[in-house]
Amino acid sequence: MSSAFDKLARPVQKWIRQKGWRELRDIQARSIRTIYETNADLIVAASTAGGKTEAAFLPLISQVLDEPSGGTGFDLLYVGPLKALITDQAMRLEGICQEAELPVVPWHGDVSQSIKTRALKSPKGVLLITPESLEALFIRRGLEIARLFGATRAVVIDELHTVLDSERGVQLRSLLTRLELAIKRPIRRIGLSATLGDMDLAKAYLRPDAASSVQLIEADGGEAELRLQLRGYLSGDEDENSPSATDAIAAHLFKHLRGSDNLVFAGARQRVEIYADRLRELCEREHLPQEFYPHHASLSREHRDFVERRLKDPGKPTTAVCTSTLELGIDIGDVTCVAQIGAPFSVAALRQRLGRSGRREGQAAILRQYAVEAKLTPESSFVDRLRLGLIRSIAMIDLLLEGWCEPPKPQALHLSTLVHQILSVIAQRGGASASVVYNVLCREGPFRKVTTEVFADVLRAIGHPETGLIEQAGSGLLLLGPAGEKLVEHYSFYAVFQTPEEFRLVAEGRDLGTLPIDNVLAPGMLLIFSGRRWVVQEIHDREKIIVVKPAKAGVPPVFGGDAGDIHDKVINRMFAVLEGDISPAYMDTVSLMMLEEARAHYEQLGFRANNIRSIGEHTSIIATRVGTVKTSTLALALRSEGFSVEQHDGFLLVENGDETPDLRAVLGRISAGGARDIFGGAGNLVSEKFHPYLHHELLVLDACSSKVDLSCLGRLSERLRS
DNA sequence: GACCTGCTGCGGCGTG
Repeated sequence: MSSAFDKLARPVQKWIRQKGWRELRDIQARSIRTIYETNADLIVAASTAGGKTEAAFLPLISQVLDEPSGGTGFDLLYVGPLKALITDQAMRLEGICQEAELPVVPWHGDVSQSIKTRALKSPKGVLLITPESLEALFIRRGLEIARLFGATRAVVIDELHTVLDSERGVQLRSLLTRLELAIKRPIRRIGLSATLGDMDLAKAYLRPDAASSVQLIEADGGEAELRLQLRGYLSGDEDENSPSATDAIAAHLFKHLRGSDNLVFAGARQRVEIYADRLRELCEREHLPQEFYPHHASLSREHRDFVERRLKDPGKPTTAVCTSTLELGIDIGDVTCVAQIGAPFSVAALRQRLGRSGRREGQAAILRQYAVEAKLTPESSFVDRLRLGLIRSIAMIDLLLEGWCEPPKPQALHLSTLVHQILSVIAQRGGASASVVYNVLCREGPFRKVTTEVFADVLRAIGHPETGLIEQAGSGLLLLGPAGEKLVEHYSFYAVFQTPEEFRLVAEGRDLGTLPIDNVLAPGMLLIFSGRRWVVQEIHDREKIIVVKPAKAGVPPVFGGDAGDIHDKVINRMFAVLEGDISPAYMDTVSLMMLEEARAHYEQLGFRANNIRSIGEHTSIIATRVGTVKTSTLALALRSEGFSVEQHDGFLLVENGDETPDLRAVLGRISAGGARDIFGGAGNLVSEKFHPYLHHELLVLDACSSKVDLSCLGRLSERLRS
């Protein structure tokens, strides 16, 4: 064994020998040296099952044993985004910690009260917790934070990429800052991740004040060989002799995936249900045992656990047809192939999904991409003619092969999460002055883009008597108002993200899962759910329960959803594909034919020379050549001028009424800085959990920092009209 | 034009 091994504490060495490891992995040896030789923060980047957890914990636990800190509280803190991940990781650490005689404390909503009570009484060892449960500790035990974490040497943040600039990520970074302030010293931060688009930004997220001193330990090369196929399917030309695109894809999946473990990412829960239903039927028709199962967040925990266990079981070939539920690091073992039906929304997600396949030595990762495009008729829209779904799939595969993926967006204000954290700081301290709250959250914490003016404006909004979240005591101290007390008291406060209300689906006394409330259902209606067919029997509005029983036929339910967000670079690459002449070797004859059609229509529409094409007296297409944020900013501006606008990848379909002025003239006015108030009219700016407490101007400010880019409007309009 | 994630304290009851 190496010199790194020699540094470890005896019990840890003993555990490694017991495991029968012949040597430490490279990232583990490097991480051990870095943790022993420096006090630096650290990012460990390696694929799933690359030994990241041990890379962090072998040296950390060794240090706890060899150099007792003397303080009180948990020695090490681990924060993970999923309860299932915490349970997995707690079991992994149990072995090492048993040898080291350190307690391992998993802590999330499903962990029993007795374990928590015991840990609070004598906090030590490794605490594994979700951001929400950590939040709850700050609110319920605000004054005990220093006692609970006084001895903490390091915090390990798992799946770092999932918390980079999400609402939850901002919340977590705020809590970590508040933790350091409570114990009056920094705690070493260690991020674990597989997919990071931009390491410098990731470092800045991990430690904003000292990004350059964050050490990076990346698993070198060793990426599995990638086998890739993109198949095209035409929908809308089915007759008695040819199957629908859905049936053809299901048949292809059935033929190639049966007999091994696979993941099929279908993109939407409704499509998951459709494909799982077709594949189940194929198994039944051939009298073969069932091995295709649906997996998405609306399905019951029981069913999801069953599918996950089957995937792990080497004796039972299993294919899960799923949404992004099976994207994160919960342990389901290695899969043979990853299939993607329809274009994904980000290269990062595609990469993360592909990371599930080809993990065993000498085995290639396999990606099967299915593109479904409409059969063209004389009435077909330009979206179908340009085959935008297929083109996006090609662009994303292209960028994946180059190793690129979307970086986080560091400029967002996150005002909804700021409201949450203001309430949390006040609750933790039982009251705080405005300047203390500002220092904690905006100077030390993650809300650095928030100026004192905006902060004061937020305080005024949530302190307004009609809102009543906070109020000011005579001493100037900020306290929770009546509405604030009520909000913070309820357990639903801890999560910073919004979730819709849902109905529970029950069959024969068993929970099948949930359906969003906007589904219109009535007794007698047929339903496909959880991979089977049902008929609705009763609907209980007050209890939010739908009772169903098995049926012979069914229709997939609608689940709702929101708009996607495609990066500039992806759109840019899509135009390069349309304007290029390369025929990638991984494409089949149908998809290549579609690509040729798309290119021919692109030439015909003349976008190579012109960005605006008139296709009728009242209708034009604009090729914006930029991503969702900039394209939707232009869409908002044009709508405020009276145009009706439809948005697609890098394109706008613009229609004007009789009264509307000339499109080019309007673009000219916008480029000269003459845009109207683009938020004046319609458009719902309330999209996050605490947005309802803010007023219009603050909501506009928040939107402009993340969803809309006003600064691009001038140049974009100028480029488009010339 | 989509997906995912999370949750405390306490009263009441049964059991050893």
